[in-house]
Amino acid sequence: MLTDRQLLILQVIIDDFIRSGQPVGSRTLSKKHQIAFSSATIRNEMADLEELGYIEKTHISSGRVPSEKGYRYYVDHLLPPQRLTRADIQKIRSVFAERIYELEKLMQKSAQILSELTNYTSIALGPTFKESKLKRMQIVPLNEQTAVAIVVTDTGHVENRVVTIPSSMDAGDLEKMVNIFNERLAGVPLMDLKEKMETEVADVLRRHIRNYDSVLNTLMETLDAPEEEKVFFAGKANMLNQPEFSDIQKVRPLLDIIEQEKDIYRLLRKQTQKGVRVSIGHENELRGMENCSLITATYSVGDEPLGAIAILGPTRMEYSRVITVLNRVASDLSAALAKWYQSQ
Amino acid sequence: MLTDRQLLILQVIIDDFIRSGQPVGSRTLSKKHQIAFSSATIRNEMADLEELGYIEKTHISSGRVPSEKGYRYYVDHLLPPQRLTRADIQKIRSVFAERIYELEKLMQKSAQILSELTNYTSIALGPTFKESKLKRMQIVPLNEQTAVAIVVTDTGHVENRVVTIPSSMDAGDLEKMVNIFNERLAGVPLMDLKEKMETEVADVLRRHIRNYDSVLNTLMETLDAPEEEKVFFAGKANMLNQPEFSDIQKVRPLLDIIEQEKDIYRLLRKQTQKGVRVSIGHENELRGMENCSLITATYSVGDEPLGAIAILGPTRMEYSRVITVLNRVASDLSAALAKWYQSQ
DNA sequence: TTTAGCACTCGAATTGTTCGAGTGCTAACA
DNA sequence: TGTTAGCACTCGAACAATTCGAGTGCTAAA
Repeated sequence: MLTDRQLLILQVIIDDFIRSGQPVGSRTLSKKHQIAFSSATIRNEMADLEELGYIEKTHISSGRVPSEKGYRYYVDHLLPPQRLTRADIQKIRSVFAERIYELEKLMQKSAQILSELTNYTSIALGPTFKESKLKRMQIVPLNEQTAVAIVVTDTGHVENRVVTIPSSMDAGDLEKMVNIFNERLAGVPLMDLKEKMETEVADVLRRHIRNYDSVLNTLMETLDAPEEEKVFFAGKANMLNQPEFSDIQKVRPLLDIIEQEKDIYRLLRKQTQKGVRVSIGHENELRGMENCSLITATYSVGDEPLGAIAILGPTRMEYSRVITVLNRVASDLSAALAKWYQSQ
Repeated sequence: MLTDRQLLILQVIIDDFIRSGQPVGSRTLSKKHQIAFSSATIRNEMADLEELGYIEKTHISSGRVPSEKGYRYYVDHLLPPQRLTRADIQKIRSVFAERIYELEKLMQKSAQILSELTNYTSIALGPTFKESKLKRMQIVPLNEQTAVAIVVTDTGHVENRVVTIPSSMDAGDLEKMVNIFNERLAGVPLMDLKEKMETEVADVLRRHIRNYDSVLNTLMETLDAPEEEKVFFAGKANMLNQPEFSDIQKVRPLLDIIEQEKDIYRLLRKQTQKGVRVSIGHENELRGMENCSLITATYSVGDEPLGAIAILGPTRMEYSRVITVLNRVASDLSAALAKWYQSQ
């Protein structure tokens, strides 16, 4: 177990390193007003802390930098309290103050304010469409073989896909089918749609429409294909601000991950338990993120977490500030969404 | 006017520099099999070429690099013929071979193949929506105040926006309105929609629907707001492959431009005359693109150029190959689109 | 007109040096 | 027994000096 003095020293080392990016030496530390011991004493303590794995040297006679274990301890136990300035709070509030019509815009704005306030790369994931309920389905024929299938959800989101239509089916059949769908399936959550289609309407439709099954299959496919939910990024290039990534070789794999979007998307989608989560360095499974930390926060309406917002930065990240900002944005976003859902 | 020998030397210098990225010296040149003169002769010619502004030194005793004027001359007059390999042609063809349902996917794939074949950043702009015609309009009420307005075009593209509805208007009115719209306006190009709405249907609607004008305004706005057409990028991070951008300071503004997307979008939209266009270094108006060249090509159906595809790379770009690839992709894309439109 | 030759220039790479910030260890001190 | 002063040592960063090679321009001879 660490002594109080060791904790103090660990905290000051990490705080200082996060601020400066430079290895922290014993003399530097001894000059800090929070610390009353001589550099020699500190050296002894640092040697112990190093032995325990909380800090590391970059070379034999260098100052110390936090190890991942050190960051982990810091994040779990030593985070200095952080308050947002009035101006910051105001900025966040103003983002959610305007009446929003589209969910996408809202998420985009959330990402923007996050990266603006932190100078890191931010990511925002919208609520799963599967959560939302069918408002209306519509099929618009384009020509003999193809049509656009449109699904409108109660959140105002519109999904659409081009589908092929079996030649045996005519416009009247299509219309009938759509009508039946809308009568019977309105209000069903998208995630249950496939099942309900089978149990609730299949029989009726088989009775009314020739060749129903072949259309059903196409439609099922359409609805089943994991609707590509959008991930919203902001400040992608902010990664380049960090001195630890001044070397192109080191940012390259990172920018690739970011550009690809899919890996990050999966990572965020996994985050389902409420609250803030911090992944430090190698705790991230993705290769290329060894020098990064990812901090995610969920937002929710009621009890159910709906989606996540996140900040990606170097392991030497301003954890305290980032977590505070994330919490604030998440709660304002939750509130905005609650209002939004209420109005639906 | 340049002599034949000067042209030869200029061409070989640029070819070599594009390949190697290193300043080209007289001795290196004299060893090339295409060149039969001594290094001293070449030095004299190079001095002349420099005086004329086609090449430059990086420092007083260095080899020569092409100036922008040099590149311009090269692109206009000296491009070595370039043939694609069977494999490349095959790759391109296979992209357009599959049946495509969505225009967006097609453009995304075009961008992908471009960056894959060139290792530069590629950009693809879809056909303007304004070109396409109204297939169907739909308004789906979400609650008392809001509804989703959906516009389906003949190309299968779906535009949607959330709109507010005046409280005086009820569901019946809405339906009536939509029906009238669809009856009278189907087939009208989106760009003419606003005008036609005024001339063709306003009277009828005013007769049938209370408060028509206030809805009209909302709708007008919706349709008028420059529908954000998507630009498709691929290989954004390829910019970092180029040795001239190994310095973070130099890529940063460039990545900002790319991330922003809007400036590039405008740039490409401007490109309306058919064919390939090359903008070298400072010929690009955007700040941050001084060390880049942008090569754009239009694709068309019939005579009308519909959109553009482009490659962004360093001024030291493989012009010949890039132009060849762009031409090929543009023509295959044009063909694919022709088929597509025909089937509509 | 072309070319060989020569003096000269400059950047890149290598080497040596210094400086400062850091360390660990030991011995003295409260 | 815990703390501290002192000392020898280490290493990286910064800087200057040196060398090397690839390049140039100019001149004179072929």
